[in-house]
Amino acid sequence: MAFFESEFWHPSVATDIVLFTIRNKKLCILLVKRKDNNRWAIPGGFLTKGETLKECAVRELREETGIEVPFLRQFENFSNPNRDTRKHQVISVAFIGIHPSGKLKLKADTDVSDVDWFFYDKIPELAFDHNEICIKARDKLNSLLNENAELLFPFLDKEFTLTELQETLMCITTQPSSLKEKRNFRKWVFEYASGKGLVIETGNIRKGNHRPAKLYSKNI
Amino acid sequence: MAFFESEFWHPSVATDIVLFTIRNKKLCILLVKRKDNNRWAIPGGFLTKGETLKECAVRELREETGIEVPFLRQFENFSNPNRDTRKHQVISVAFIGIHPSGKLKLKADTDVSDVDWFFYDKIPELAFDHNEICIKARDKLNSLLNENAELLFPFLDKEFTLTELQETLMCITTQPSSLKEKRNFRKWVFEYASGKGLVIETGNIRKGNHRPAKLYSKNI
DNA sequence: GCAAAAGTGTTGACGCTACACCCATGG
DNA sequence: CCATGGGTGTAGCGTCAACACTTTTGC
Repeated sequence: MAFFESEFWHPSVATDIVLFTIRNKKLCILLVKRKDNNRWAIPGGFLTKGETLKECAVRELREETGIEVPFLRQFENFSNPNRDTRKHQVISVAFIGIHPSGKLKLKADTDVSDVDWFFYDKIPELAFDHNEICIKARDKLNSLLNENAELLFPFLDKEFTLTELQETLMCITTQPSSLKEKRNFRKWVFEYASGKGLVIETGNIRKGNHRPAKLYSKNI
Repeated sequence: MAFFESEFWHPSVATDIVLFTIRNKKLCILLVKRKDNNRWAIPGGFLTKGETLKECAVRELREETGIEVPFLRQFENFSNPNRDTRKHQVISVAFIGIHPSGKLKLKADTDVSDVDWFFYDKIPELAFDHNEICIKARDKLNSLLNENAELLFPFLDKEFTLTELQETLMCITTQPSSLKEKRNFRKWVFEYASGKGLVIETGNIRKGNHRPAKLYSKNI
């Protein structure tokens, strides 16, 4: 094994990803069970030579969970010198990820023994400062959605009804908003999202026990 | 000199600070002239053992420029493997800083030969990817201000008139806004900022060539 | 008295909230 | 034919952008 040496001290740099989805109309996040300390944690790992932080996050997600994710964005750095209980100081670059629905085969790998979705309000005690990271990520998700409702779309599958789109919003947002009202929500979709070309009618319909609903898709 | 060695490769981690102020009613940023490559750059430097990223930024600003800054916030990481032309990969954590007015004694130190304020629209070609960092910081400053106008206050001295407060806003914001109108701006101050207790009348006045203006201060 | 900056009152247009209402389907 | 979820029309209220206006000072 090669050893790296340097005239200067360097911290370690890791990415950690808080990956959100909606299951059973509730907000969920993805956790992995680490083999090194046998605790649940958010997926992530160390930066390797020559990659960007985002590439690192994408790679770690794929390795640890087998997931390709349509939305991934840095939101905060965690640099408290005592945040990692192991010897070396670790700077963690935290990402928010969004995945459409929980239907996917989760595969554990060499570093993790288990992978699963957890309801956000049933998160167990996690390794390191990962509980804090989750709380900050959830706050950030809420405020991002408030600034820009386009963030809804990564949560959704290819085709969806307007009711599903609205239910997704209501799972995530915590503030009161007139968009929680059906009429206003639909006006918003047509004036704002459709006007910007974000959502288009596919022509298909979803049949249920009652009047069928038109299906829409995010445009590209 | 001690050498550090590790089983794993580590990147270097640095903080870089885009420090804004207003001079002559124009937005300015602080630049330092680096001794190592004789080029202008934004202040910053490497993380040292046991400090947080913010502590690092505060320390670097003090060392390179002698400035204590009332507002300092991380806004983005720059991790392109080729961003630093020197051999080692450097992750840069970029900060936005805000300083009230440009009146301060700037002192150069061992790493930098010169320090000065530059009008934002007269920034020269900078070292590394620092021009890109400045552009991103300026965008971010604008959007932060749009979300939360409290960001105006770090630009101001202890006492200021409402006209000065408004001029500061107009130096920074690029979008059209009804707050550019005097009447609406003052309503905003009294209903929003004063209601939140952010700004209070000091009782003092500033004399000029015309009707004197009441002075206000940010509340703590 | 006049120029210039400080500071105030008010209205009309617009957007959004809230509510009531029709429509299509399965059982 | 009725229960249920899909889908639409619109009144009225509140907000605020925009403009006109008064006040206070120096010269």
